[in-house]
Amino acid sequence: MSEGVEWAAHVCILLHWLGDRPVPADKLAAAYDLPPAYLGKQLQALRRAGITESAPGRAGGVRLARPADKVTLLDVVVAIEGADDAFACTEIRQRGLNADRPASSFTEPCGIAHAMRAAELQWRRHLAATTIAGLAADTPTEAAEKARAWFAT
Amino acid sequence: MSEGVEWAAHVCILLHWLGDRPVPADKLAAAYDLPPAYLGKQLQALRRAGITESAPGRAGGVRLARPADKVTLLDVVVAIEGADDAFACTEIRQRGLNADRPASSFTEPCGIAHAMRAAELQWRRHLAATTIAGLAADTPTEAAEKARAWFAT
DNA sequence: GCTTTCTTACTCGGATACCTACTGTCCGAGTGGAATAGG
DNA sequence: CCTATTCCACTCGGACAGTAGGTATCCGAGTAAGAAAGC
Repeated sequence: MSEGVEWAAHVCILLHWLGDRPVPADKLAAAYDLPPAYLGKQLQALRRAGITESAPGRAGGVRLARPADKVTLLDVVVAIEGADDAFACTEIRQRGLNADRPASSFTEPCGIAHAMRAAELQWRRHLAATTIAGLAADTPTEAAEKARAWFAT
Repeated sequence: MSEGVEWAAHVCILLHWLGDRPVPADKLAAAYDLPPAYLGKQLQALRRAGITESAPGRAGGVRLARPADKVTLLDVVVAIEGADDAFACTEIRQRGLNADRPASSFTEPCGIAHAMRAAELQWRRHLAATTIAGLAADTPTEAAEKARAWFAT
């Protein structure tokens, strides 16, 4: 999984702590010592997914587009990684010794693809049950205070 | 996830159907129309993981190293992809605005890493509950018959 | 007939090439708040 | 004092380069079964 997921998740928690005022992307990058231009790319992905919204112009920046308890870890992962399953069945069972059978006779998904999909659904279910607000609540309040103070400067 | 996982899983089911006699890797590749040299690499990974064993020499080939009901999908995935978690926490929370805090003060894993790990455990648990024997049993018996006939030639 | 040698069909592992996706940088275009200049 | 202009800080998106890992191929070394040759 790409590093952008970790970045995006931390950024969402931070934006939740900082409230409604838009935060400049460059300052966000400085807060975690990340390459500003590349973090910008991940922020664009969050924006396209509707997780954040951004204000252009002088006092512009990024903020959460909806309350943090309505943003799940799954939302963030999907925004960065895409919605595709990790496992992609390429139907090799239809090739080689079964190349003579018509493709229409393979109506059921193969057991492997089925099991992989079921496992990924479990994974997604767990991520969907974890909200940014929940993660923020499980973090010591000093961290939030410190972040607010740091961004005020 | 790499394509090798699908190949390896299908191969394991096939080896289970074919019984104890070692099967040449090249014939295995032909059965699914896969590049023989590259499938060889995946077979080496299965062997290193102890899932299969191989016999060198003229009548050599590959076979399962243990009964198919003792081989799980998780075993196969780990053999091909490695045991590392998909999500790797790089502790960016310790950088930037928190660079002044000593690393020793971050004793608890961050909530994001914790949630990701829990989700992956769910995924692994599901894959560990799926055996090659179970997958083979859920496949129509004609497929096994056809495979045995094809390999007999 | 028995032993030895040879051939053949395999596996194993390293070296190599290619290509895609992730990582990272740079630049120009657009936008809006704030400062400034002109009336 | 009020309006219009300029400036600046910021976002957005495309173009580009570097790198790691997945995909794929080839070759030489080793091994064992079976055929062939020699005694």
